[in-house]
Amino acid sequence: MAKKEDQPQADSTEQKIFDAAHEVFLQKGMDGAKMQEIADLAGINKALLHYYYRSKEKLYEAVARAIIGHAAPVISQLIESELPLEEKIRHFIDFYIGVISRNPFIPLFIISEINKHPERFIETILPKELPKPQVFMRQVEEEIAAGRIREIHPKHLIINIISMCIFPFIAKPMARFALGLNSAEMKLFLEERRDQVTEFVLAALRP
Amino acid sequence: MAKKEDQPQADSTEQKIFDAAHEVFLQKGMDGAKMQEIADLAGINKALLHYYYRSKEKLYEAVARAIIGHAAPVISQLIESELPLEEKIRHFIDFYIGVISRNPFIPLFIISEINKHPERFIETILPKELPKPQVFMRQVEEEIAAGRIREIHPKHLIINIISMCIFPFIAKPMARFALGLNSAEMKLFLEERRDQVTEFVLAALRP
DNA sequence: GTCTATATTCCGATAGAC
DNA sequence: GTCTATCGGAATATAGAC
Repeated sequence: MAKKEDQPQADSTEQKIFDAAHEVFLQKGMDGAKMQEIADLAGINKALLHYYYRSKEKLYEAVARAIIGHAAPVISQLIESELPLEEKIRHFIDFYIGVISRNPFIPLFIISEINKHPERFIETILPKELPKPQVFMRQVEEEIAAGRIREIHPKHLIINIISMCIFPFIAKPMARFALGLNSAEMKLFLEERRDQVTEFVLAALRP
Repeated sequence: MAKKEDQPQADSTEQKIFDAAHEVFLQKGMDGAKMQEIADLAGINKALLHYYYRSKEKLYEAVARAIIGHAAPVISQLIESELPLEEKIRHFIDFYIGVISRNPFIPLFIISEINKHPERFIETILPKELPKPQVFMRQVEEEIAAGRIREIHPKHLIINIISMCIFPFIAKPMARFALGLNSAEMKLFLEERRDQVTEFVLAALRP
């Protein structure tokens, strides 16, 4: 912890800029974000953005790195923790849906920005450390061998869980269309997801 | 079928423009797409874009309407057809994953463009016709009553299926990160999805 | 460090010749 | 219908005063 994670001093101008940029980039992406809007939101002048961060590109990189750096451990958690399998799954779904319903823009930002600028992400933003799926793999195989769960490929199980947790939140308008729900009904529907996904996954795992 | 769906004559200049715009908008979205790039891809001059479609906005609307108009029936299909439930689910997953693996950009385009410009979509692009989930709802309830499947909310079932079909394809880089796969391994993984999702859903429905 | 003013680049759109 | 040339505005970036 020698360095403070690239993150500037609290309440400083640099911090205000960073926070404003975070909000704007998160919702509009690199192409949709405008330096003027970031400056306005930060309550400072456009020129100051360039004083602290040399260019839009650099500012974007700082924000994107922070967003990814914050999200990556959340994914690794499912895969690396040492809890018993069922407990791990219950805990993960609960925690994960909580995080996403509070920060619905983050997964969509990551997905669509990587798609639009793959080079940038691969070269400068993505973390070099990958999660280590070995623990989870072994756990699933043990449970299968013991006859406590149905046979299943662990990797598909991981992706199934993550899909059902994230997708409805990022595709809210699409889901509303598919289900014919109004705004209030959709809100309710999303609140039911914790229990429904947990039930669904555990049911699919029964031997 | 009085009108030809707004679609111009095959091989005409207008068609070449439309196709090029389709490709560029699909991958880069409204903000990321540039008229110059579309013109280059179509092999014509920038001015011609404005001759046929008065503005970038209008060109975008034509493309977005076509993309959505093509996608909406695909979703409705799961919900409205009259096949027996299990067969319907098997068929849908198979068909749906096929469509998405051939057109991986479409769901992401729809999701992220709606998020960035909700007004535009709600007012001018989204179809007024919603799918009618009644058939599917009744079917699920009948199967539950007959004891042939476990109790489940039909709406969550629909969304679970759609989530597991779409998400891995649009979040490919994220999934690669989570699973620690290289490009070839990821390709293989996605090919396994058809069977894996079908198995998973049917397992979750066992009484 | 912060501001105003200005330079520079890019991009959507139009004018006008052919 | 198609092109070249150009306009006009917007957005990023810099210069320079305070």
